[in-house]
Amino acid sequence: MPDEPELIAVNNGGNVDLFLSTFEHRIDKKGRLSVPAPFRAVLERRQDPLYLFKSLTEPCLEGCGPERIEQIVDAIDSMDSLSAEVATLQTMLSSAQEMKLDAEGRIMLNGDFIAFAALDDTALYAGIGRSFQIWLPDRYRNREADARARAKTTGLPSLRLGRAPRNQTENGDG
Amino acid sequence: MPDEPELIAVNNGGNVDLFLSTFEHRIDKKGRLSVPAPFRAVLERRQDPLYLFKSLTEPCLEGCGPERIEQIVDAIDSMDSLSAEVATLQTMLSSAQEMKLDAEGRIMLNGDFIAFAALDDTALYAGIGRSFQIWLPDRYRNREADARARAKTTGLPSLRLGRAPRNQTENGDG
DNA sequence: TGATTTCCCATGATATCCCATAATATCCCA
DNA sequence: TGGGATATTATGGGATATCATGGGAAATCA
Repeated sequence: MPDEPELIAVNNGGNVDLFLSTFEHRIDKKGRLSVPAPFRAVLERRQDPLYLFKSLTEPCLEGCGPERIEQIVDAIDSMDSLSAEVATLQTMLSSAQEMKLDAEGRIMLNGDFIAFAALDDTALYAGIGRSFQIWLPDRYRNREADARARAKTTGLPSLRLGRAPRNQTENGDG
Repeated sequence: MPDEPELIAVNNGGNVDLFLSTFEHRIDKKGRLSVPAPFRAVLERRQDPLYLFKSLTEPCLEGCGPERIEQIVDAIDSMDSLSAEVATLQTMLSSAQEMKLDAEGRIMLNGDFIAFAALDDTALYAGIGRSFQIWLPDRYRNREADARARAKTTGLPSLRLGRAPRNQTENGDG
């Protein structure tokens, strides 16, 4: 009833900007690919550049901001430099690349990236929280179908839903 | 009788924040769908944005606030990234989407959401506590009839009502 | 210099904003 | 306790802004 003059501050209090949802975009004949507007918004809001690298475990590209990259670097620093894990992490870094966006919000995929993810003229973005993936659409959909079938039979992963990370109020104590 | 009309909200000591009851609303030809006013009130009171994602186990959409999304993100970070469970959780996230409400309290359902829940021109909201679902009305009513029939034959699930320790999965289902 | 890449502009599709309205719920006051 | 006045809600439509996408021109590179 009041014209609430002070909605301002709270808006995104501790709220996360996450990469969510999926988007299918065309790769034009110049190799350009639009980054989904919601993903761009996350990056711009944090003034973060975008990094892409080849997934270690799947035939797709991974996208993230700098903090993810720094995590990997820190992890390497803290590990035995002769271990196999370090070599693995270094492989991730050596495929990573900072992507520049053009004025329309597009990136240019080099041939290596395109070949690795087996992309042709369409790419599917899949937001998975703090990062996202870029897939050949059909391949992604197969994987999704598998996951859903598995969830129906095997059941859902146990989310430790107790002790939620940031629930103030809630739970009338007691 | 306080003459302060805006203190009222606070008095619910933290437990009326649930999504309850069912509502049927039209999906207009632009794909817009009103969120039931009581559900909006819950979200507004907590200043939470609304997230929708495709259920993992049923042909419906699931609506929730950010805390559930954050739980999934955090769970992924703490798990073995090669596990099948992580893939399942990522599937949830990559179907999740923060819904912006227009000035009239409507969301826009994209084609993927509409197809997944097989919606046509009417959607049924079913509040189930901390989250709600969106169903094709007929399909929901069939399921409800099934559930009631099952309750008669099989008996009720054990409810254990004495102040549960809120650790259980509480229908983590997506 | 030839081949890319980057910049700039155009365009159709579609989401978003803004306003209107009918139906219902809520308030108010006699 | 009614019953009229007022607010809220769900719904629709037109206008406007945003987005994805494409192509030409300028800049860069090898």
